[in-house]
This record gives sequence, structure tokens and C-alpha cells, in this order.
Amino acid sequence: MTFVKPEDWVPQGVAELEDRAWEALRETERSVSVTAGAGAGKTEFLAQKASYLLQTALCPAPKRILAISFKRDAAETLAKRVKIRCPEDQSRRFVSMTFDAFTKGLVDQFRLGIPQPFRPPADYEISFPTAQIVRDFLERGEFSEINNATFEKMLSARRILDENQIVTARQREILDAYWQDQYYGGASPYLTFPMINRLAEYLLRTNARIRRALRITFPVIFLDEFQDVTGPQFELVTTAFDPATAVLTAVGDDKQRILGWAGALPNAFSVFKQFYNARPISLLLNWRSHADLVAIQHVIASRIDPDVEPAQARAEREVDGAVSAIWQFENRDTEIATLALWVKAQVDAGTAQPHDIAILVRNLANAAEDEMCDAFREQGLLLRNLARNVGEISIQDLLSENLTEILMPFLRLGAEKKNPKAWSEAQETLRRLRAPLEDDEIALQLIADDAADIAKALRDHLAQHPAETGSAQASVDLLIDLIDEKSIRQSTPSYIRDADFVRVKEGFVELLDEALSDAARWSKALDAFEGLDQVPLMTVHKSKGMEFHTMIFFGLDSQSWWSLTPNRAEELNSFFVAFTRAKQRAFFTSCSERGGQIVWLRQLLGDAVPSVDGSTLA
DNA sequence: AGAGCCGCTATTTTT
DNA sequence: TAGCGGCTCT
Repeated sequence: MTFVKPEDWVPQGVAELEDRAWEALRETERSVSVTAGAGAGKTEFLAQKASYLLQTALCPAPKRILAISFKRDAAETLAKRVKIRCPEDQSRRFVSMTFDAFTKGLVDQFRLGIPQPFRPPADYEISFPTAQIVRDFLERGEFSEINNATFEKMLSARRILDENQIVTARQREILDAYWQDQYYGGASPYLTFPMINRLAEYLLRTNARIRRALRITFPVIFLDEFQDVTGPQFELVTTAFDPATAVLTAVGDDKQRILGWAGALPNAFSVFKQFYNARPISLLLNWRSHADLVAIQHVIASRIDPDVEPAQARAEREVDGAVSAIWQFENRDTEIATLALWVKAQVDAGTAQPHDIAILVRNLANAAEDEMCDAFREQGLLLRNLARNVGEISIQDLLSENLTEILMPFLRLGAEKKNPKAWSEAQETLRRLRAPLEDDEIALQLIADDAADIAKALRDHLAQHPAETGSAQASVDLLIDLIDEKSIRQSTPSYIRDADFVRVKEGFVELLDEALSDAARWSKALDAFEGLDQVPLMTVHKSKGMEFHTMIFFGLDSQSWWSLTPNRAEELNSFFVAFTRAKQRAFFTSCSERGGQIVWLRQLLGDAVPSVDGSTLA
């Protein structure tokens, strides 16, 4: 294996890195905190830094890089970007996972190192207790004097078996009862992710060997979206990685902190800088939005943080006319009808594809979908609500599941005459699943034959079964059978358990059936399944990290967003997140029926975001 | 009985 | 922000 000298290394797949990103990338001796506004390419920066460390052997084999994200798709995106840049023996040493996957891995690996009564039984399951279940436990145990939120805070704050931590007798009683109840209160023992965090913290705190092993394996640690780290999560990081030896890179943006209500630290970056003596670097470029939008973003950003440096736009403006406005409507029906008409006109004019135009809402995406879908259907447009559940899984999660990645290329091959991309994906999938001992010509030929046979059998089946609701189940069953259910389930740890596999499979069948209901042909149904040519609809929270040609926020009025007031900093952050999703245009609807415009925000935005009578749009 | 006041709360989520 | 329940005062 040949390596690049650090001074010869150049970034790949991007036009350039800004000077400050270079600084942050080359800083390998000391921890850095990289703060940057929207569109600065924070994730891309981490991918580049990983490539730099791996390709120059500054992180030599067998040492690894640990990248921790919050959401699974964020962890996956990061891993993929490193994979396309580095040869396999290098990208394998880039370990990208979520906080929860990291802690669960520790607990599973070192379970026997946890003393009773906290040691989880080997066959534990993960539970996501509803508020009602927590409430029931508290009532049952006669602990009703505390509310759910207090209880959850207590659980997360307590370090188990730590004599230095002061816990009142009552707190100890309640928490011990909870652990007992989770382990032995029902038919099967349960762990929640807050409990797993506490178990992992215990293992790391009391076990110098585990800490040492982690430090030796992972000399480099990345933390993505660090503004949303919670107290218990950061405690875990500081327990695992000692400031004297570990080099961490945290990236994020305080102005996009929108999970404070869910426990995110109020000052994550300043705590990080202090604990790890990190060098602060802030990036200035904005690769996403053009100068006219960036100028408005700066107005909002300055309100959030008066000291913020103005970002420099690096995207070109491609549209004529207004790039931002608040559309004012008299009533809800015309608001929705006009919106659908407007989107249709954009698509017809070729300004943007349906999936380039996103509709964001503050809350209740499902209700918004119900309300709007008919008006959009009348224009021949489908809405895609990523947060909606199909069965027990959200569409967003389903689309990034391994099962979907495995099945889709074969379905494409079964439904379409020529599809080279699906063909190579199908073969790659089979190579992974069949894991041939020898990776030689003969083995690869066998796999190619195998893939061709599966595609042929499925094509025959699809040809005989019409593209209509109800056809999904048998086709998916057949395909899973052809590929071999056992190897699919072994390929992904979470599919070993029946309930988890069935949950994903049933969601897949349900969404495919839904897609079939509107499609004339199987290939069209697969497009619909993947959300091609559909208008994405989601909450601002779900949109974090995404970008769209045109962003339309639905419901910027005093009733639907009652909490957007000057004294609620985090709500303005949410507004900032919504606005900064836009690459080219950011529009807002406001309706008199829902209280009309938010006066203070109107004043803040000024003439750059004019108020427009909605009736002039149609 | 009715007016007036206080304090509370609703929404956003990872796996 | 606004609507609610619960409370007190007239």
C-alpha cells in the first residue's frame, strides 16, 4: 500500500477547501472545535479529514477513526463519503456510528463486566417506553410525586454504583425499582437507551482496560452535529477519552441547536473547548445558498448571535424573480390550493423538479399531509411525508434500511429491461451476502449467474402479477426467498431478532403496496416507493442536514407557530434551520385564519423578505 | 354568579 | 401566544 505524504495530499471530489477548513483538517495534534453555519459542508469536512488521515497514514493501520453522529442516516452518509474516496482497507478503519450504537456495542461486548443487580440478562430487548408506560410505573411504585420529565432526568444523571455521587434515599429507591422493573417486571427483560448510556458510562468509568483499548484503537474521534449533544452523552465522551491523550474534532453550529427541549446541552461547544483545550475554528463559506439568501440568513444569524461572522456565499443564483417572501392568505383553502398550483407551475416551467421543492412545517406533519394531499393530487402531484409511518417504521427510516438496499436493485431488475446501475448493485449485494471464500474470477462469475437467475425468476413473477395494491406481499416474499432469507438476516445484526426484521419487512410491503395503488407499471411503483417526483413534506426538525432547491415553510403565523417569540431563542434557531435549507429560494405562507403574521419577525426580516398577497400568485 | 388573576401547557425526537 | 382550570374577591 502506498501512502500520500501529508504535504502532497489534496482533497477529492470538491472544488476547494477554504483556508480555515485546511487549518482544521491539518490540526492532528490537538482537539479542534469546528463551528460553521449552514451549508459550510461540515459533514464533507469530516469526510475529507478522515480521508486525509487514512491516505497519509497519519492514522496508520490498525488504528481507526471513530465518528459519532446522532442519526443513523447521518452516520451512514459520512461512512459512504469516506468509502468512495479511500480503498477498502482504509475505509474499513473509519468507524461511523450513532451514539446509541456505540454505547449499545460497549454494553453487549462487556456485559459480564457489569455487576448485579445492574447486569442486563443476555436476552434483553430494547424498549422505547411511551409516556404512559413511564407514568404507569411511577404510579404503580407509588412514586407519583415526581413527573416523567424529572424521572427521566434523574435516570440520565445518575451514575450507577458511584459512591462519590450524592443521591437521596428516595431517588435511589425509585431508580433501583425502575431497573428491577425493566429487567424482571415483565415477560422479557428490557433496556432503554438512557439505561444503556448509564451502563456504558459505568463500564468506561470503572474499567481502565476498556478505556485503554478504546484509546489505542481510536486515536482520532469525530463528533458530528455537536450542538445537540446531551449531558449524559458528553459525560460518556469525557469518560472514554482523556484530554491528555485523545484528539477530537467536533463540528456543528450553535445557531442550529434545536434539541434543547430534548436535553441538548445549552453550551456544548464552550464546554468542549474547555474540557479538551480545543482550538476553535469557524468556517465562513456557504456552498449551499447564493448571496441574496446568505444576506438574509445573516440577519437571522445576527439576531441569534450578535457576534456571528458573515458567511460568504459560494453558490450561484439560478432563478429570476423573488428569492424570499412571506405569502399572505385570507383562508386556509385558498392557501393550500394556491400552494399546489404554484408548485405545479414551477414543475411545468422546468424551474424545479417536485422533489426539489420541500414543504416544511413546525409540527404535525401528518395532519398537514392529510390537509394538503388532495389539493396536490388535483395538480397531479404527490406529497411525500418522510416522517409518516408505514406499519411500525417511518418512511425515512425504511428507505435507509439494509433490507431496502438489498431488495431494491433486484426489484428494479425484475421490473425494467435495462438498468446497469441496479445490475451492479445487485451483484455487489450478493457478493456481500454470499461472502465467497475466494474473491476470484470463478466466484464472481457464480455470483453474477446467481443474480441473473434471481432477476429472471422475479421478472417472470412480476410479469404475471399486475402492478396493483396487494401484489407487494407475494413479490417481496418470493424475492426474499430467492435471495435467501437467512443470509439477508445474518447480514444485519438487528435483523436476527424476528420482531425487528418483520417490522422492516412489513413496512416495506406496506409502502410498496401504497406505491402500487397509483402506478400503472411496476417500474413506476418503484419510482413512487423511492419518492421520485414527489414533493417532500416534513417538520423543520426532520429537515436538519437536508437541502432543497426551493423551501416553502407552511404556517408562519402566530397560531401555528405560537412559540416563535423573541424570548424563545430555540424557536428562532428552528426558523433559521428552515430558512437555511434553501439553495435558491425560501418562501413562507401565513394565513389570517391562523392569526396572521408574526410582527416582530416581520420587522426583523425587513424588506429583504417582503410580504406578498397570496392571491397574486395564482 | 361573574369578573379578574395566576399559573400551567401545548410542539419539536434519537433508536 | 392563547386557552384552560382553579382560585379569590366583589
